[in-house]
Amino acid sequence: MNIEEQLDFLSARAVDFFSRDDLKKKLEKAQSEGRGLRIKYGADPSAPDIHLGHVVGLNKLREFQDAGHTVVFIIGDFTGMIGDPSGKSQTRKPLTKEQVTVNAKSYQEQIFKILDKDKTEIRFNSEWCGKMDFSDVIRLSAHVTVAQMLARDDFSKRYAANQPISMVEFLYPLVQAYDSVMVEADLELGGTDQLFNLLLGRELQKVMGQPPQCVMTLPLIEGLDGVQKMSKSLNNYVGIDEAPRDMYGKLMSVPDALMWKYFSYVAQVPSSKVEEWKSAVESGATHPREMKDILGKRVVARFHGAEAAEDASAEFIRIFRNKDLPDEIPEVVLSAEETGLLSLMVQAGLAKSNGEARRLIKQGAVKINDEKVSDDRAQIVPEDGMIIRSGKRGFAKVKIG
RNA sequence: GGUGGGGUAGCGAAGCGGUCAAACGCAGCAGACUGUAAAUCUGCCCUCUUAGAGUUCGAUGGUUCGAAUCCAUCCCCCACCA
Repeated sequence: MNIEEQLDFLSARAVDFFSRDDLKKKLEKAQSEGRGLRIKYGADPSAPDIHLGHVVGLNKLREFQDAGHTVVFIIGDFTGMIGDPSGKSQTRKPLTKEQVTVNAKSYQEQIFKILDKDKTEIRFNSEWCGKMDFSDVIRLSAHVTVAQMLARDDFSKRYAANQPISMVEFLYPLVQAYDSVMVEADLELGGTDQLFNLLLGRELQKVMGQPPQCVMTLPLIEGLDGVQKMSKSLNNYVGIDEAPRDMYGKLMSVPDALMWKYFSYVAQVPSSKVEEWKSAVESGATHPREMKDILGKRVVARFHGAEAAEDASAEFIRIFRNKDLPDEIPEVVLSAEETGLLSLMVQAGLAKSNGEARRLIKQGAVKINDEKVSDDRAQIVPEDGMIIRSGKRGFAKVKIG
């Protein structure tokens, strides 16, 4: 690839990109020196389950690697151990050193499903942050004004609405910006919500005598609900470690309108192809379900292989279209004594409480051996091989033991 | 330091002495409809094997036949003015 081609390739799908000229100069310089650029990406150590939302960024990082550059993957362990003391954010509980170590390890295992290990440098920001004393921090903070901070969209909105903003929240972007200085980043990649922080890194590098990093953002993709961004705490995510069938099933429940985004950002289908498929669906030539099946299979195949993908698709049809039983049903070991149906369901893990079990029964969601049960006071004698079904997704097979 | 406003079920938010297990919205779950969904409609949504009962409304005491609602003390949160 020549430099122009590389620029096109690297900036594909980006939302913000500052700037093409800057990056071009950096690429030219690096090329003449026979080295790659340093691409920074910061990760929060509190969420070790990598999901498709992260994949959007990881895909782009991989593209940089394929073009010969180095990814500097920073795990924000220093800030992670402090957390967000305001307690506003559930995802920012302070972590212990042990937790951070465990999370970091699982992070590495997962990201290398996408990234090239040989072109990745993993760094922990405690490496430099841990050495700073308070005077260093004060000096650092002197580089940024309150007005600059208030330029960040969510800060200005909250300030205007008389919502609290803690000092910690002011300090964290600064820490992130300082990370850029310490690793001498040439470009930092992040979600669109990171734009301010990424730009701050640029400012700080300038102030501290470094060539400022380029900045690139990618969209935050909405999760399964189709509205909120994918995150573990909202439970609308698809984890890359999930079993093939779960992964496929979740992808099938993505709202139709959203699947194009997934094709583009998760499955890395070229935009011309996505447009083509999209118009085929809009004209009625292709059924949306078919497209979503392709999406599901592609994503599953990437993490689990083609065979698992076909299997997941077939299983899905069996359960939801044909309403058959899945070919593997979780077993519950019970004694053969007569028991109330309610507690039976709780024991089988099909309901969290008797109340919930009762509700399910009253609503006609419960079947035993394919026969609907409507009496919540039913007494059941468990038998080997008995199938208890609750709603569309709940299955249990009784095993006497 | 001062002033004002708050803490109610997973979240948001009503309630301000009995009719409160607590309106309403969101989320969640189930049924119908589908393409699996979305949208829509219906039902459920603290716990307890039904009618019924038992624990809830920041905490602890108190006043009352009766408290989420009144009083006292305490804890926590927020904004504003300094």
